[in-house]
Amino acid sequence: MVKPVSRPISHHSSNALQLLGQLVREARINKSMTTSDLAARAGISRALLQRLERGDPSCSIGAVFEVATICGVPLFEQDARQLASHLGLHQEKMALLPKAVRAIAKEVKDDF
Amino acid sequence: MVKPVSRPISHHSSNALQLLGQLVREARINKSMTTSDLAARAGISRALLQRLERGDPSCSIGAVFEVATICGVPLFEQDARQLASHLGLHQEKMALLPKAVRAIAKEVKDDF
DNA sequence: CTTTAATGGCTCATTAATGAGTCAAAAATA
DNA sequence: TATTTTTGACTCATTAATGAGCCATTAAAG
Repeated sequence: MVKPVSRPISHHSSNALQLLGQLVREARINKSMTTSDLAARAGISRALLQRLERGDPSCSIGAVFEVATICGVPLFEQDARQLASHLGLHQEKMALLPKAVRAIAKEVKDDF
Repeated sequence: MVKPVSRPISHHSSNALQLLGQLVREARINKSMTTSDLAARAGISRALLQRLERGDPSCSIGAVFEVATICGVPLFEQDARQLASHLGLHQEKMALLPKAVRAIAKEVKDDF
């Protein structure tokens, strides 16, 4: 009967989550879709859609992004073409980055 | 022994997921953080961080957003103040919207 | 080149998310 | 107002995500 402790989350992340949920809700209402409609179209339950609109951090990001896509909330770019292009450019950029990172010495010698 | 069928996801959502994962990866490398470092700071396992950077749709959005926040990938707004402000404005906006939707649910294009 | 650390990719047990269902309250429309 | 529909908020069984651990590979640095 112990309520599990939810994962700690920063205020900033929480705000972003809530905003995204609200953008979805706004878009849904503007399109005159019921929660059942949108949930069905996204292939998820109505319960999950409601948690998602509330900004619940435990929702899968796939579900959230899919719903956002369906009701037209922009993800990075307004349209699919731009996003795909952006992704492609980034992949090239990533290829130039180091593949592994050496940990930085945490302890700084300050005994002198 | 049956591999569960993953939730269907649109190409657009998938691209957004991958891009977000790559932005995280790029930021992590630019900050010289190892996967273990970042995972520990975000309070998640290294395995989850790796799936997250790969753009796995099944990751919790809370984990993804928290990691993004920690390594400085902007979520809607660059900084926390702007985001909080944005959220506040939206809440006022939402208050003006209808609370429920009467669905005449016509056919909506969902091919993207 | 050698050494050492980081990464990727698995398995599996545990934990948490999800779906289905119900119900009361709220809101839209006649 | 009365009626009908949507919404929000639960419970609980099932399913999937997560963490821990391990090992081979790769990459960085001596």
